[in-house]
Amino acid sequence: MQTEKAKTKPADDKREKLLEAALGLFETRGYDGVAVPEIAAKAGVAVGTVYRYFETKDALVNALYRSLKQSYNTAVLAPIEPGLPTREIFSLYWQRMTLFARENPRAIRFMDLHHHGAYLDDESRALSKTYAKAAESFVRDGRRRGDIRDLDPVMVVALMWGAAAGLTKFSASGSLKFDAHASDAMEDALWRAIAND
Amino acid sequence: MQTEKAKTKPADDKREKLLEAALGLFETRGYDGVAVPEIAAKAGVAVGTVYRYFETKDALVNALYRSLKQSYNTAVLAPIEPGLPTREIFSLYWQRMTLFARENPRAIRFMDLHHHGAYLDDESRALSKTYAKAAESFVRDGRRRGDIRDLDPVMVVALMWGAAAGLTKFSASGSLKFDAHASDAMEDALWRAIAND
Amino acid sequence: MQTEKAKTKPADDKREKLLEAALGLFETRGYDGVAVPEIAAKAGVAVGTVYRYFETKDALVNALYRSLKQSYNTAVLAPIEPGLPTREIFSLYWQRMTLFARENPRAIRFMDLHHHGAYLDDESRALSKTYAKAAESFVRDGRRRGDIRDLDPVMVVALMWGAAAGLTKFSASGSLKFDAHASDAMEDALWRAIAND
Amino acid sequence: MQTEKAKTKPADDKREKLLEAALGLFETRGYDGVAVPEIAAKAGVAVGTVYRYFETKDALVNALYRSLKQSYNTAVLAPIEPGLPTREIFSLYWQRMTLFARENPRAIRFMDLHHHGAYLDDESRALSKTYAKAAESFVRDGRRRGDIRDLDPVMVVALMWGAAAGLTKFSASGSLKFDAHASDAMEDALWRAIAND
DNA sequence: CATGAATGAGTATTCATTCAT
DNA sequence: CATGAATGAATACTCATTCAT
Repeated sequence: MQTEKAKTKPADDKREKLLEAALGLFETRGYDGVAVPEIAAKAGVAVGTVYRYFETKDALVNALYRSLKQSYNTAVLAPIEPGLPTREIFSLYWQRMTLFARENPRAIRFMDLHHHGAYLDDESRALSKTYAKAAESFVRDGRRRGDIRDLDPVMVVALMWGAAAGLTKFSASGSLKFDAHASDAMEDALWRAIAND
Repeated sequence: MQTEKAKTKPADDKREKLLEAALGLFETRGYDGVAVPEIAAKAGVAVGTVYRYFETKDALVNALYRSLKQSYNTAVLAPIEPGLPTREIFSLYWQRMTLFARENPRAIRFMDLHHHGAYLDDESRALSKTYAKAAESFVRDGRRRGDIRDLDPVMVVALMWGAAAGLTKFSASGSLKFDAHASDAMEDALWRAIAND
Repeated sequence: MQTEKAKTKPADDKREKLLEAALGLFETRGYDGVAVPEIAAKAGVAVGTVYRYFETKDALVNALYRSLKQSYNTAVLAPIEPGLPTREIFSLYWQRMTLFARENPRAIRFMDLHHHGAYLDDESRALSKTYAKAAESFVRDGRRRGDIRDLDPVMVVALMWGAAAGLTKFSASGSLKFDAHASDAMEDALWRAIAND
Repeated sequence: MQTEKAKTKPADDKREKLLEAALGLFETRGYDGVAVPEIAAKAGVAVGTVYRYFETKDALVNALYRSLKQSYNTAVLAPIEPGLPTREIFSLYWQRMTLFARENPRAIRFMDLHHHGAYLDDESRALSKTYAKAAESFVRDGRRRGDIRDLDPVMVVALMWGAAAGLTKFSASGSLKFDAHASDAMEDALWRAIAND
């Protein structure tokens, strides 16, 4: 078994390297601003090799988008112990979001930049909705319990994602240190924004 | 009155039409996603004409960015009656931001998308800083008076811009109605997030 | 009458200025290397004005070529006192050529560069032949009289034009001073090259 | 032997074909008169392929210029047996020049046309100087030995190059047959032009 | 007559994609 | 499987020419 795992095909290795290289480039310059040969070069493979792993440039962005969004969803939407008070659920979600954001700032920026790209296919879009649905349902539950004020769930999502993305972006430009302390301070502020009383 | 209207140079008219067309295209697809001939077609002029008004495609985005950022700065940073309480100043700023955002949603999305573009020149970047400086100084004043909690000014800016941009984006995708009511509700939430007590 | 002449239309003045500007530009960069707006700018007129005086860019080069070639032919092929010895006729021709070349180096370079241009029309080409014919007939006469050796007339033309053009070009690049002394020295050398004995 | 031939890379073959096609086009129409797609078509490759072998159109002309000038220099400036009389050295140089010119008339016309192009880089220009230096040093030596008259070396170069270029040009237009006989006749004429006595 | 804004075909160059090795 | 040379459509930009003022 161990041996099996060690055998991880070198092919997959290249796929990973390509996605990694693509992330680094797409994140700052966007889909149209990056040339396929450039991705190949950064990944250390030949141009033709890109097309062994991805049918088109479109397929590559979509694969990347899906991969990142899936990681994000998995990290943030992991099951939560039932019966937890709303405040704690909120904290859990926020801490998961910011932990992911601090560990994968490029992923956050990539997703924020490509959210509305015309090249995203239905499957990629579906993953965005999964997240939105979960977030909205948390808000609705909190409201039902009287812990969260009478706010449009979408507005709360906009606020939370905007805050996380904002912290990531400003941290990248050096005007802010996005550490645990900043995350906690923002959590406090956000909770005040939405909490009842 | 008639004479006044006749004085509007047709030349300026085309420049305006080009900027308008460029905004509509750049806003959704980004700088590299839009071809110059497309802008010309949308503006109803020939390709060559674009280059009569803007030296390069770069110059065109920068002109657009500057124009929008300037309008935004003018609208939001208009002088404020001295002696106003922090809560009222905050309200004024937020209402100006959201009024502008609701009247110029494409401008907001364009600015949010192109904030970090490599094609922005120094003058364009300078306008961004003007706004950031003003926002941070408001937060610092509020803190000094004890009205705003001990938060990093940059974090407050990230929160407010993120909220406004988020509302604009979600409104575009139809999941939210960005009207005066939504604006007021968000103002309330944001003030709770940063206010002392 | 004097007054009539003084009335030389300002229109002709512009035509002259355009030809002059065109010469300065075509001479170094060739037909395709020069843009019409550039010629207009150098002549101090609007682009559209160029087309009042010349139907096309082609027509402009041809007019220029003809004008220069005609001046050259007029200067060099002026009637020669009958009965002059071959050596003196040769001297006369050579001195006329080099005087023209020294006074109009740009004209020489322009003609040398554009001799074979595809844009030259039949009339322009005809002027070249006029010159070649005259030159060849001089050589034939000299040979008949026994003053010039048994050389192909075309070869003599090639030699003389090559020498004059070469002096003009090298003078332009600064490696040579093309003055009366250089002209005389070259005359001596050329005569030795072709003279009998 | 067969194996030797098989070793010729097809890549070099295309580079050679491009240079060959470029020579045929530039020679008559000049740098600005030829479009890159035309070169590609004549070489039998796609437009994009041109840029695999040459970074820009500029780089292509320079490569061509260098290649031709180098061939010319190699052919003409090959080492000469020491102790040879000036007359024989002169003959050797002239015969090398005309042999090259008769075998590569397009190269001669190309070099004559592009000598002063603004697109030539320093390395290309350097090759021109190499030739000029060698030619001038031959003249100076001849003068020192008393075999060549007191002439400016540059003037001699102008005369010889002008003669060779003239023969090539007139031969192209059909008014002259540039064969060994013509070459010999011109050699005789040129030697008379510069020899002492 | 003179102007210069407007045009769109044409230019050099890039880049997603294919395919023979 | 991997390669990178080859392709040609597409891009940013230029320029000869026209025409309303």
